[in-house]
Amino acid sequence: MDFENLLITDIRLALQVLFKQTLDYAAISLQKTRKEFEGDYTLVVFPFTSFSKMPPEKTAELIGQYLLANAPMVEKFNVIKGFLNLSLKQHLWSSFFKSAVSEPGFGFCPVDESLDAIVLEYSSPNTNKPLHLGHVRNNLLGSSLAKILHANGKPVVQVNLVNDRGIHICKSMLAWQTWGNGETPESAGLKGDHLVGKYYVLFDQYLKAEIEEMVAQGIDRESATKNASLMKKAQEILMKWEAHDPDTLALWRMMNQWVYTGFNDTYNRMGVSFDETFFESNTYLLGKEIIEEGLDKGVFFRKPDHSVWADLTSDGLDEKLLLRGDGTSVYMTQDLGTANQRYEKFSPSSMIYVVGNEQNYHFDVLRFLLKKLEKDWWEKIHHFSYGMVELPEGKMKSREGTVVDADDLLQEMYNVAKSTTEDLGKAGEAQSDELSKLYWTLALGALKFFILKVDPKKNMMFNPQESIDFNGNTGPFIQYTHARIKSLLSKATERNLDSNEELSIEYQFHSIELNLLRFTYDFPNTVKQAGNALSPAVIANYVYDLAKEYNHFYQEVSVLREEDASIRSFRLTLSSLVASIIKKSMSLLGVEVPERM
RNA sequence: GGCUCCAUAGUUCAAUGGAUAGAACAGAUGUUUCCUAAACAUCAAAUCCAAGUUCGAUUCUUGGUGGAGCUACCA
Repeated sequence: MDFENLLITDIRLALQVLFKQTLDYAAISLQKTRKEFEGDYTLVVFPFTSFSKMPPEKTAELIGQYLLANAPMVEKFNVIKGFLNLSLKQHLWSSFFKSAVSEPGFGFCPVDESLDAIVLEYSSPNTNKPLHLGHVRNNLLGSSLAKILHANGKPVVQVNLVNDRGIHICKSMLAWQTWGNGETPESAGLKGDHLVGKYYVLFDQYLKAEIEEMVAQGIDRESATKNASLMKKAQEILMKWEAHDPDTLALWRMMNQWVYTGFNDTYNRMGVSFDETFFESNTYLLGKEIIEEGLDKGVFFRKPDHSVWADLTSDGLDEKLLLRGDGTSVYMTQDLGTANQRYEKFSPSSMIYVVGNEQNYHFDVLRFLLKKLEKDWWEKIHHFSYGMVELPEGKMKSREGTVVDADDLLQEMYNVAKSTTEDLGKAGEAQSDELSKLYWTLALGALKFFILKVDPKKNMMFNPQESIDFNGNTGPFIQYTHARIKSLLSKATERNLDSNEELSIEYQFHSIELNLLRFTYDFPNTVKQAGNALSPAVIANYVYDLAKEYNHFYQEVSVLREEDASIRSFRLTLSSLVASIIKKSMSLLGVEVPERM
């Protein structure tokens, strides 16, 4: 049931008859009527005055008259300046309502497994420190995108590429060897990722101290950084690792295992999961063959020191290193390799990388390189570039301890959920495990909604004070609305107020009911729009507006106290539809909604 | 220096080129013998500057100003 398209068809006909003009669908600007005016849809007639040769009001009036006489959907119209406001016949809304209520999958498309999958990479953490707020945005965006794409009928493979090797990990290993005294997560009572992160920070502190000492002795800072003994030792470990030294590998495996256990806790708590996990230790050698291929094709070139480069200056970019003089690969080499591997393994319809906007340049280069190599699938690569998370104090820097740790943040949100609930006296007599589940639901709802409601492309400010707010434009506000509706529905059942009779909607809708109905009508389109724009924020803004409109309705009209059984039944069913849309929308954001709170 | 992105109430966020620029928080005020007041209602408050395109610009173009990111033989 697509009111807009049907209306546009009628409008095109009207323009043909009245003005002998045939316009494209896209040339007709039909929008939802703003709240303060009467009507369902508004036609902007300014563009038509060029051929109507009449003032906008007159043009709108003529079209309105024509539609009233010839378009069966149109009940009435009014004209304000160049805006033609059209009201639909109420039976259209009634029949939409009935079909929406009877369709459990309303708004969602079933996944079409015959389509090629979309490979969605996100999270992709380093294993030298715990997850922080930046990862949280990444993880939440990634898992929400997967759900939104699913709801649009697209098969998705969620992929995590864990960066489990490299100099940064060797730093943690060295520090643990040197100062750890055999400490383990169990003995320290720390999550594994936090323990490893602790040694990473420790390394940095000792390194800084060493460098300062060298500088004090008159060595310049640059060579001090390069020649510091700690740095050298870390590099030695990296070389041993690459030479498959058994002791080094054993240490590496043990510490990485600690980290994975810690990450899994955090992922589970956040409700994030993957279909496939790849490790860079298995993929970091990929890509060298592609470089050879590029050399053969003459699109890359070798410098006298044997390093391999691509010249992208004609594309407005720089020269880019692809292989070092000693033949070892760099980040880009690996990424070419993993992209190729991924393409061959999944033959995907597209490959989406959820990676921060600080890497825009990197992905531009990646696409250009693949294009130059005549890999015709370069166009399938999409960098989902999201903005950075800023704190009131400025940028987060893990080494300077100005990060917001993901686990700490979740715990903090939990504590706020608990104390707020207790302050409001709503804890009641529920079991403690039930309450604990509720607090997690609220804590995660608040955090996820706070982060996902912002346009992903934009940098966002994370103010801890505001993120724990449970009033206004927040997750708990929407969760509360859902709980309220559920309570209403169960009371109706208790008091035998819900009727099993077929819905009959013959009375004139209250304007608030009609507004609410219009919101529910928008749900399927909102899901599509969010899928096309790859934007959870579209869903978040929609569901907030819906919840707000429902609360308005709840305040203004009575449901259970309504005496007319058919009106009461309509309002209950409408409430139930709103609850199910809230639940579905929030599920796209990875947020659960409680039955009571 | 070069390239890219951003700029909207005090603050954090909205607005396919369309009507009087929406919300929330913070501020002021009001609503519970009545379906959950984690709610609702009222008031006050904003498009960085200057040109241009257009019937119409927060939105598009150009130039300023201010902020962020990138510009590694790190990953």
